[in-house]
Amino acid sequence: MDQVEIFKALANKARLQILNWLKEPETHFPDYKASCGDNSVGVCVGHIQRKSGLTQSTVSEYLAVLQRAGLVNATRIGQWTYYQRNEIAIKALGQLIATSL
Amino acid sequence: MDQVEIFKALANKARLQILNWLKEPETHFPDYKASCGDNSVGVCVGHIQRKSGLTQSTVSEYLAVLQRAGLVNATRIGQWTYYQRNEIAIKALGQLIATSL
DNA sequence: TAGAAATATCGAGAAAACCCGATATATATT
DNA sequence: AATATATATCGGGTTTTCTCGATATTTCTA
Repeated sequence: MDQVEIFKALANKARLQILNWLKEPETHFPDYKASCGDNSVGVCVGHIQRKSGLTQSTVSEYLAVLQRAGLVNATRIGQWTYYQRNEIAIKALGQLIATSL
Repeated sequence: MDQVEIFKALANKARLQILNWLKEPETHFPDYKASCGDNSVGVCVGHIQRKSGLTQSTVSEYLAVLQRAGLVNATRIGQWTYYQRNEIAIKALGQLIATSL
């Protein structure tokens, strides 16, 4: 768990936005269950991409950055990759900052 | 309080180090009270600079970055500028991450 | 098996961060 | 007033990040 890597991942408006959207998928991606294989392991890249307005490659890369930092988990199912927040890691980060920063 | 600016400030090994040193000045800067005007508003730039091994200009800039992010407070007294952690802001950040990230 | 759809990776130009040396500014001392 | 000390700012070379378009890979479907 590299602190610098985590903070780098968070040091970007779009990535913070994505992380925030993933808190409430049904709110921010109304049809996220209907349109890419009704599931419960997160939101697929395409939905995030369309909402963000960034290109597909950029969003794919940003999600990879968040994942490498441990802030989200990725699950590939068929042709889709679903991303969801890693709540445990995020909570741990809050703890770490409040106590050991 | 710009989140991105805060995370950018934290996304650097040397700055994290400095923030950590400032948690316990007497431990990390044994003579910080003796050699630059015995005071209680923090540690002067020179001490931080010597311990970090970075150049004076770099450390001055880094401290400014931390200050702009609200993570430290600066107090100029005479020819010295003393820096100390802004514990309130840091605690608030921990809260924010644990709840609203 | 050929084509379509979703995602990942590659290559690159622009912008920002890193970190330095040199110089400027502010304050203290003599 | 001249000099010394502490810090801040400036200019710039180097590295990293940002973000894109193009292409590759994987999986699904006809």
